[in-house]
Amino acid sequence: MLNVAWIAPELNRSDLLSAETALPPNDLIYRPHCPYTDRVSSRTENRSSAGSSRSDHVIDIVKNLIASGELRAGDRLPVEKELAARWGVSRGSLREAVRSLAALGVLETRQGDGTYVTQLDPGSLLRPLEFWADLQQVSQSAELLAVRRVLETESAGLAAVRLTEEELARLDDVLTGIEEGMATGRLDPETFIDTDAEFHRTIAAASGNGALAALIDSLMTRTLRGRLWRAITERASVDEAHAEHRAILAALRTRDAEHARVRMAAHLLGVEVFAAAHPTDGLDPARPGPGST
Amino acid sequence: MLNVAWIAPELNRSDLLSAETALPPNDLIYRPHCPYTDRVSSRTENRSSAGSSRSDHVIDIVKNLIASGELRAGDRLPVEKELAARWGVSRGSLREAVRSLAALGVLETRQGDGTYVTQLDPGSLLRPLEFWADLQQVSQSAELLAVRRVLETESAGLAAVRLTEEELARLDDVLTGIEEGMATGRLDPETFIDTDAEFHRTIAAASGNGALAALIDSLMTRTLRGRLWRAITERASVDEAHAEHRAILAALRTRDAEHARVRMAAHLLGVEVFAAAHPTDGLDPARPGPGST
DNA sequence: ACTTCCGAATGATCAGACGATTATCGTCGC
DNA sequence: GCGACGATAATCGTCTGATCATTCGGAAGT
Repeated sequence: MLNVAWIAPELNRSDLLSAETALPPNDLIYRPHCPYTDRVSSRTENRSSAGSSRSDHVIDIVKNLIASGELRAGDRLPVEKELAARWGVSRGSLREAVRSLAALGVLETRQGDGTYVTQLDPGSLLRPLEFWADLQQVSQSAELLAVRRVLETESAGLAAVRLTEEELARLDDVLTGIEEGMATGRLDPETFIDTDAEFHRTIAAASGNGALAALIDSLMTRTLRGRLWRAITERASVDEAHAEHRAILAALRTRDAEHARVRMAAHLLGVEVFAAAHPTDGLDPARPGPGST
Repeated sequence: MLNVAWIAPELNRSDLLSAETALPPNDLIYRPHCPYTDRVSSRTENRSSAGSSRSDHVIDIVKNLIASGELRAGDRLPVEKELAARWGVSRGSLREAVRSLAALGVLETRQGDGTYVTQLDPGSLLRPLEFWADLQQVSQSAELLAVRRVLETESAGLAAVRLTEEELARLDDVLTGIEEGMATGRLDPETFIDTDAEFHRTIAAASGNGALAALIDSLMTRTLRGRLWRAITERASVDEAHAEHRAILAALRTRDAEHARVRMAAHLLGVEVFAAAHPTDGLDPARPGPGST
């Protein structure tokens, strides 16, 4: 058979995924009837897993496997049927757990191929944060913007002393692209939003702090940026926002961290103040922005 | 039948959960065979839902229902069978979607009762962030600490001018409790960690920015704090950390925002520098801290 | 009026089957 | 020899039906 044959060629790390992590003994997982009550006791005494459901249990198992290093980024998991039998749950319950972990950015399933652990980088694991940001009501937009301002101010200060010439040139290209769009008269709002995001994202990435950059990225989703479009246009004008961008870039070029911080803070504070002053203004959740999702 | 009877008594908001959100027409959901291909086209043209799977589709539906206000915090969803039929998916696929949304802190299921929308507050929706923070490897602890420092510095500044007398008294009580523990000679590490968290949490909550406070809270999980214990003790001493706490409180008392910011930043920078200098030091993931989870 | 108990409602889990997609590998032609 | 092509197996995705476990509310009893 092939019940254990896969371990060696795939993970070659002994039987790490077997029953070593607070799991029911192997002699339980083959019981055909009434496999419930036995597990309850072990669950109750295990304080680490708050979930009483089988799926939550599996989630805890996988989480612990990753935390303990037995499952590493990019690893491939055994097939669902195997895992279900190994952990004493049905394939349906296992799939619910895998689905949840996929939603959390921990696992990734590929039909016809297998289930893999993601790279576990901030970009993957912070996807749920984008979900949160998108669901934020208008009343909390100002709060979110304040957080963004704090984080991006820091990223600008860090980037000022770390940006390479290539990155500086890239930032210049981005802004030049906007200027060309404005010059032709017809600047697509969506294009501006995307370009604006690219500008901020590049600076954040240059901060050298991956967690900081990922957080900033997550707090700047398309939905959120779409909502801000009106704030930008109504507050003053696209030109003013663009001028602030230019000021930020100029500060970055001089490697003056404090200068860059002030410019970035002022830039984001403008939108923030507007959002705070117009909490119930034209931010129709059903149509968050110009054509964006 | 009871296919639509439930709507009025439960949500009394017309047929909000029916087929209005880019869903297949009702005449499709009753097709017994081959219900696949028809949906693919509508999915392909719908750019908002990137997920090609049925579960991802359901997740998008629920997300849109919440974003559009048709589903509000605390609302009860129809029974699984009803929703599955309404949205043209099997109960299994629906459950996988519900599970994922539960993992994201959006939905909450109660066996024997029903499925409900959570309060959608930052505390609920940022639970996945704690998951992320816990999984962070040691090498990224310094980055996480830097983010914490930035956020908490801001929260300290905001709290300085907003803290009530009661909250100031509470902070004092917290620190006094630590002093008593130190005086008796035996200060439980776990107690110190919890008390330290309480101190920072109280300040964050007093910032007036719920999103900021929730983020700070999420970045300060028990696992993470456990890992920091050694950094705190080895860097200097618990007494030094406590003295810094006292300095922060003193600054808050004077309502001097800048003073408070500096004190808070210095406090967190100490731990941060230590973590950065000792990236592979004694942070056994299998035993993250002194008895903590 | 209060408590107790039972049944309906609902989510949780299991089992088996089949469809859809991808990777793999052998074969064929050049 | 080597690359393109097609068959095959492996794997995830989905559906169906059933049973178990839990909760809630009303009926019955006191």
